Amino acid sequence: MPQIRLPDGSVRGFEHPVTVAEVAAGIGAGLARAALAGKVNGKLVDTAFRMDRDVELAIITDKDAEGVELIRHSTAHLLAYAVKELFPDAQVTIGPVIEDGFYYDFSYKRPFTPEDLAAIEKRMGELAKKDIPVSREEWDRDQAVSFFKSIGEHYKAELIAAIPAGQTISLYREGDFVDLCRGPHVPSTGKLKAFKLMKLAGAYWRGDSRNEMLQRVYGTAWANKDDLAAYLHRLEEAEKRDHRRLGKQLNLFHLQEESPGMVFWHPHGWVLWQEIEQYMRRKFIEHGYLEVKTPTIMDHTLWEKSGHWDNYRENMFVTASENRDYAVKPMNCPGHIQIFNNGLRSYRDLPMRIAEFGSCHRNEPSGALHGLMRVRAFTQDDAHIFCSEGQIQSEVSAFIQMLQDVYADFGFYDVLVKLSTRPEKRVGSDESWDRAETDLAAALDQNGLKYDLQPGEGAFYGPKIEFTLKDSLGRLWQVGTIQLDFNLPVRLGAEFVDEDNTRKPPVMLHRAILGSMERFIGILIEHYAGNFPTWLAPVQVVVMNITDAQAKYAKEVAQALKKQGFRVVSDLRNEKITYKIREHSMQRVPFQVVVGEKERQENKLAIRKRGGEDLGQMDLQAFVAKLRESE
RNA sequence: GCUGCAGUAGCUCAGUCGGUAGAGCAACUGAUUCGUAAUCAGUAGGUCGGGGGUUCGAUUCCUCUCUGCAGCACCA
Repeated sequence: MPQIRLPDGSVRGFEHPVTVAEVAAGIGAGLARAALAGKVNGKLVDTAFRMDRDVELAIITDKDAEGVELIRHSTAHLLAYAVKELFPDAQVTIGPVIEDGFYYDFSYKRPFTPEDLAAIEKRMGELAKKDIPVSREEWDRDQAVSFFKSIGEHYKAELIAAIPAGQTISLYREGDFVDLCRGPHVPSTGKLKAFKLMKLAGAYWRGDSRNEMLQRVYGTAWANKDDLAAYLHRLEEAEKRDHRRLGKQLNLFHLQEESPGMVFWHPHGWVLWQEIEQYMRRKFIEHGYLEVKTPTIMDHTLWEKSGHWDNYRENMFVTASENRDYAVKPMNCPGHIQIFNNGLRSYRDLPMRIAEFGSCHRNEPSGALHGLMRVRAFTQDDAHIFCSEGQIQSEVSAFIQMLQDVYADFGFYDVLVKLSTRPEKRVGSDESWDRAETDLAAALDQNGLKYDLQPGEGAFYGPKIEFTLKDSLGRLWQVGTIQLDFNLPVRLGAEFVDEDNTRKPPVMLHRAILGSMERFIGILIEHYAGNFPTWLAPVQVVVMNITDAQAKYAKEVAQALKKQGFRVVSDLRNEKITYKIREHSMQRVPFQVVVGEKERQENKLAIRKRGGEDLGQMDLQAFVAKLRESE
């Protein structure tokens, strides 16, 4: 006699065990149709799940986030079903839900083609239309293993064999297709109404590059066609602000075959870079950093001492001259230690903060390169703080404040924080790890930052904090970091004389706020969709005349603005003003100044703001004030 | 690095079932002097990513290679 309590608090009594579907039907025909699953005492179950005792039940529909996830999961199975129908000798492996969709990996004798993809999607549509029931079965593990072996599904058999023996496992059957799955699933394929296969790709079995490469099919699925359309529209919008596309359109930079993964910065892109670099330089000075410059190429023995030669040899560019082997620096820290070591250091010199816009090269695998986001030549806003153990917390805390300041100035207010602690393989005593981890956590607490703990994810030389930005499209970018290092100073012989006149190695903090300048600029381009705030805009003002009669006045205005330190161009071409405005609008110039006969006579400017807002007429002084305030 | 796809004018792209290529925009020239997102006309522009092969003939077919794109693996 189960008593079923629903989310609204009402209780329904039944004389006999009852399924989720029956409860839904008892409430209403509409709900019965909409029901995708149930949540019994907080656990998701199929609509066919039978309740024989008192429970709390929520009916899950596509209005629930969990319902949409269920749809995605079931659509992944529908995909596998369709593939098995069209390619019976393909083997299924796994098909999880991912953000906005799902994928399914298959083993097949040849890669799928785009035509295959279209055929699979078509078949999925047909199978969905047939509204085939999806049912759950419970099997003994060993029976399931032999069953999947018997139908030639060796990957599935391997997956099931990994489940502890004797355990009951669940299979889901829809039509002729049977798949191992924890479930739950939608009750029938007809519930899957809005999906689309997105792309094909290779993916390694169990994510290991030594294993066979499987055929992965990506898809997306939604509660309804409108949501699907909205999602596809979102993708288009994201594509429009792709930094590679905008980099071309706004003439910021280019890449070319002869130097893969290395950037040719054009004048406008270089303005962005310089503004950012100068800004960071001011921040460094403000926070007591000393800027340096260290060599790009150093003898390989130095990299042997630092340990990089052993670990990263493959990813370092090398060069030779007169029987000496050199490496192009992949990071700045060894160089900074050379500066620290150049002279006897006292505890009174600590903390010593050494900063460099360090240009580094890493020979990244070709397949990893991606516009500005992953390059082989990059420049970091890098710095190393040499300090005593007792100074760790205050240094980290000061860094966090600097970092938050900087992010806010670039329009990022949402920052996620992760603290990674000692991994199994590590150097240094447990006491210093205890101390270091406590100090990092304390510095975060001191600044009122919430953070995720990632146990075991620290570097072998010390724990670290990572900072991730959320951009205007909600995408995440890990940029800033601060890492404790007990190892490298020892390896490279750094020491200081302490109060007690003994020599000790300093603790080294590796830290960056923007990370790679290249990547950060890429992120900014996408974050702002090319509409840079005035202080960053490559061209801040364009002055245009209506006819030749105002050419002289327009030039004077442009010159006057330049004298005030603004980046100004004049456009005196014999073109219609609408034509000029269109061009400069597409170039995202923040302020367009129109001077016609009226303005010339009254000694005024007509200002049009980016986005089309008309700020009306004003004199030069008022406009300069406006510009200053918009910076 | 792996799998798949792609590479044609400065940009976006069309095209050639093998007979050495075309559009729009941009550029250049001329006309137009026109007040808030495209004035008109004309001109010029390409060893069809690179090497090799098949062929009377290759941008097209084959092959190697480079680069890019998507994903996987990698990211000190």
